[in-house]
Amino acid sequence: MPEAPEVQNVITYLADQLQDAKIVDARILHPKLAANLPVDAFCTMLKNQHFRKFERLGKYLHFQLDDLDLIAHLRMEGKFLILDSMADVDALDPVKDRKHIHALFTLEDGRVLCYKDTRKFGRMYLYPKAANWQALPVLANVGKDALDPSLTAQELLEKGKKRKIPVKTFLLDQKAIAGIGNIYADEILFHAGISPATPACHLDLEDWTRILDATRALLNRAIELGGTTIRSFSYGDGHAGSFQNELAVHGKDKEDLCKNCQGKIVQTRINGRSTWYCPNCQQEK
DNA sequence: CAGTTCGCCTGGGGGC
DNA sequence: TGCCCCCAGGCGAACT
Repeated sequence: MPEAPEVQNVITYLADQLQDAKIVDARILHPKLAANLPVDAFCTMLKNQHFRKFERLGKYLHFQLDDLDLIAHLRMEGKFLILDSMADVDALDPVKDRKHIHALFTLEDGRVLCYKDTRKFGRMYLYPKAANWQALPVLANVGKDALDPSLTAQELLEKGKKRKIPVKTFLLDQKAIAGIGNIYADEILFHAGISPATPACHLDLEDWTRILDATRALLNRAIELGGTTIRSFSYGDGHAGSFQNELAVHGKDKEDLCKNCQGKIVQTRINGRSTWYCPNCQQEK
């Protein structure tokens, strides 16, 4: 599932490919994808707009067009593909690929920006251009980005104080800190040496400092390596990231040992989410 | 208000 | 091999 590092790689790739590209035709094939407008209005509005800016907040992608803000969330396995022509779209395997393409944006140069999403969980939102896109309604429950330089351990301490939920659940709360998903939450807590089950309100400033430091180090490293491509998530064009090779705990099985203590990595469930950790290096408080 | 559960989806994996 | 069932997972809505 795409988290901040994967979304950052997607937005960087799209910026490289689509800067100032003009949409000449838009089609939405799965009505729920256009989450805040009827499909017809959504498609009509996109026509003749150019891609001007490409940004990310948490796991959301933001495209600034001439007169509109387009916001997308890939959820579990949404992906953007850029094909050279509509003929290439028609040439896709109808069952494996074509049926999972739910949006087609034809560009002036003939290329087609396709949105593909097997599980249909992803969503797109379209708004008249706002003075501050980060204040748009769809982002009302999104807090500071995990890589926002202004985010401090003190802020996390203040927020965490009021929460009895496990720290892992806190890290997954996009309002508390945006962009962390199940994979990086496990990795961050391993590197910070904190048990994922520890109630958020038990952590002190030093703990939050280690969490924030680990968050920055891991997310930046993952961005450098092109993100994590395992199981369900891959980029649309077939290229892969390589951060999965550096995962210390997430998704490990019984034979894999802790990098620090050579002890066994344990898999458990926290608030319904699969969770991996080293009980020896990550003691509960 | 904080926390928990449910529903959305589909392919893939486990069980037999 | 084939079939069935269940699970994964982010997020908002509904509920306690």
